[in-house]
Amino acid sequence: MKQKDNKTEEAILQVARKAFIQKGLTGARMQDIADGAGINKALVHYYFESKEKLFALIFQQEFRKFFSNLAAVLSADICLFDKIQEIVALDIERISQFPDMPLFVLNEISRNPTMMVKQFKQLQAKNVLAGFQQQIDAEVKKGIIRKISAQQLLINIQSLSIFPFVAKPMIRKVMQMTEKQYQEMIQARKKEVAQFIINAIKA
Amino acid sequence: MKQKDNKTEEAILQVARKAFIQKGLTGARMQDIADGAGINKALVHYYFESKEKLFALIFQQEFRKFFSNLAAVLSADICLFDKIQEIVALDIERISQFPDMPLFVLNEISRNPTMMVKQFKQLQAKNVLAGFQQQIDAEVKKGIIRKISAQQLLINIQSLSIFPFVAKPMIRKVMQMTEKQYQEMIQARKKEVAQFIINAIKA
DNA sequence: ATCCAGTTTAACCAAATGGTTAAATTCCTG
DNA sequence: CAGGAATTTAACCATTTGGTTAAACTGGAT
Repeated sequence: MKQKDNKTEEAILQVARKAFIQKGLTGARMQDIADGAGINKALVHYYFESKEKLFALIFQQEFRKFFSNLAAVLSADICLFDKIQEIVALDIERISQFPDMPLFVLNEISRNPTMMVKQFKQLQAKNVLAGFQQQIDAEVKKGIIRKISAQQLLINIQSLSIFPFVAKPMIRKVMQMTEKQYQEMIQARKKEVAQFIINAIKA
Repeated sequence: MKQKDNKTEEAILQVARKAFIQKGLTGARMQDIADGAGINKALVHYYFESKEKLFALIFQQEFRKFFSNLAAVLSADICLFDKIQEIVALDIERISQFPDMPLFVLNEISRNPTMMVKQFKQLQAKNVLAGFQQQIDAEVKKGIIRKISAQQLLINIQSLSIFPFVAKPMIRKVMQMTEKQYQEMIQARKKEVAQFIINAIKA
């Protein structure tokens, strides 16, 4: 048989990813994806059956990026302040590589919350969160930090890390930033955000 | 002539708002909007010409909510800590009334950044930001707060206020929250977020 | 009652869209 | 080289979609 070169399949995925992220499920066009990949539209269906299937695949991939390594760091056996620094650095660096991923994922989850269900079974977030809360409580007891719930702290960390990417066009316009200035602002956050959070909770 | 009752026009706007916010420009269907408003599809065009015009109108309305009163508070003659508390309270309360607005606005701006340009001419954000920076610098000089740029502080405030709404379905799933628990979490943030920020910058 | 502008509808339409089919091409295997 | 499975294409198809048109309706003013 003919060698199954992933080249075509890979090209489709690459173009489709860009299309779906930029225009959403309904906005993206199968014809454009085919054209972008330099192939026939029927070939897209040959490889991925339907628009929904192709979309689901890409969503799955992006979704995994969203949580990659987060659980590991949260469960790591390091002190709270280091943990915060780790999470922030991980988040910002990861998202810097896929700047459009968060808005895409959040948007599609909001449109269709059930899509997430399958992806999420393995993540058993409940234990991770409970462990994180334990660590926080211990630090509170030692008088090192103020009282705070693991939920709120985690939301704060993720908000400060992720939101600047989600709101990039808004921020650039409101603050009249060039692309370069925006990138510098993000770089600065890599250092500042963790310290901001630590200051906020330090007793 | 027949009395021009805004009833029909208003009904269309209401249904269209929900449709566009939920499904986006390409996902929403004119037929569904007409059906939802209990009228003929041609009547939607009679009142609003085209899908794009109708969408632009709704985007405009939502966009204004996004920034309502923010500039006023930022320019107000009150101390920095009070200002932070004001902004957070204003943000969270306003968005609580329109929980889907931020994701919608951010999403559509990301898809089509130019749409924002017209809306934004009047906002002259540059002056407001400069004034805010002055106030910060003054407080830094007095040794009350740590050094921070107005940009970063403002982004932090908005991140902590807005992101929990943008990520609502994600948060609810990851943290296994009921709707009620989510609402309680948001209520708690009304009080906690401002204090979190103030702690973070206090010298 | 008539007129008439504003309102509403049913019936259409052209274009776009996701998807299908059957034939052609490619290239490995025997 | 012949056979055949995997790959690729051009031509179609049914449906959906945004939009249009011409006719009908409504209700106040003359």
